[in-house]
Amino acid sequence: MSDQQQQDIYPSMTISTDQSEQKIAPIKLGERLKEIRTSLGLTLEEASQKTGLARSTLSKIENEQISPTFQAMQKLTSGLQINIPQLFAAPKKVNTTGRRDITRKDLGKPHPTSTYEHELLATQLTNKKMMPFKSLIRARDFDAYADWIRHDGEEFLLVLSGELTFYSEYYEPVNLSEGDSVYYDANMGHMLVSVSEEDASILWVTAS
Amino acid sequence: MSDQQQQDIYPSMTISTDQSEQKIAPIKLGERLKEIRTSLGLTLEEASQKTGLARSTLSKIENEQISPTFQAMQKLTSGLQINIPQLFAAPKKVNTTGRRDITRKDLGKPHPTSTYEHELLATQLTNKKMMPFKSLIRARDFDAYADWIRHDGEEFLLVLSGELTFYSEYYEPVNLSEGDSVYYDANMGHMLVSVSEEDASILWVTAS
DNA sequence: AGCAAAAGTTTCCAAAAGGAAACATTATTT
DNA sequence: AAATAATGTTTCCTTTTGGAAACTTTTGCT
Repeated sequence: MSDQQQQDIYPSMTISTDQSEQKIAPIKLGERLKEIRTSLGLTLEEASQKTGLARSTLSKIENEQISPTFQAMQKLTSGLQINIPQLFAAPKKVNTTGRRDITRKDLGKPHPTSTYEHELLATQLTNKKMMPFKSLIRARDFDAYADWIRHDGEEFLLVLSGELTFYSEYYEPVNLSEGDSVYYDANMGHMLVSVSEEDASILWVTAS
Repeated sequence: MSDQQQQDIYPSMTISTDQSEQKIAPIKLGERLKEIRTSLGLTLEEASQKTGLARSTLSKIENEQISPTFQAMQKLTSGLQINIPQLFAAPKKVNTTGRRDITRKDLGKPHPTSTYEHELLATQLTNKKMMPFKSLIRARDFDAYADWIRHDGEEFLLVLSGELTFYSEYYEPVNLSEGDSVYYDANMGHMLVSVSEEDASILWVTAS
């Protein structure tokens, strides 16, 4: 079924072999590095000591005579306290039956009364590795302060809308806005509070 | 030589600076790369063609036998449409009780020209059960995924914006709008195409 | 200006990366 | 189950990187 149907369904698709030949946007790493070093007021010798790379090597990198290895770049970024954005601003197959579960937006009605409203997604499948939820967190409801939430596994969450504060056991609270995400061990105490005037909406996925 | 060498590629090292001693957490670049490649449904051969790096080289990088040069990494990131900051972001905590990783919206600038832009989320943690990505799929671009993507594990995806068609091996194509989500076995052939005038944005999480 | 010290570049060589092809392993087909 | 295809790894060899030291240029001082 699959092969023939595939042809029928997508007759217009073609493989673009040309894509692999596309030009790489050249990052002038050396130039950038030199700017950073000099603006930090460092000489090559000083930079050498901080990074553990030889003076000569640094010189060659800055003058684009060599392309540093990943190892070298790690020494560079950690030694000079550069964060990467600053520097670059500019298993196989088991053929069983396939499973698929689509959840339409707002298809399942959440409970109306609680602080949290959890909508379990992908309800038709069982024995999944992950459990996806979409939740609504009511604005300024501080009942959530009650106690840490703690359970097995790991959790990923992304803020779909609103403004939240994410509290966790071993860290300072952080504010999360739309588009921000967190990944954490769920056996670390954690808690979410909406801090803005509006309710917040999040997507979260657990795996254990 | 080889066995010992493999151990020594990314040593945990200590560098003395003026202020204090600083511990560098080694990045499992190879592991991360392999996850990305397989998540994209690519073989080494395909990745080789997209990046211009030899199959053997890719294998060695993935198995941490070599430390790629910056040049090689540029080929990697541009060929696979990964953005560099995500790839370089160093894990800060290794093997502690509670782990947490926050990714701010649009932290790293993606490549501007490509059909797909894959932003790896939660880059600071290693050994995660899940791999979260945020991706942009350009409108009406039918070239890139011309064949089924198939890899181990399960996948959950949610449409953040735009209008997509989700093709999968044993089912009829379905249209997905903002807020819709799918959960599926990733070893079932699957493919995403943006069908509206605007680019689409999705969040997806894999687990194996 | 002339000298000395510091900063930066180049040379040479050992060590490591990158590629082609042989080899090994894993999937798929007959 | 054997044969074939594909995917992934290892070997061997060439090219390139990284470091020590020699060399050149710049800076600071008298």
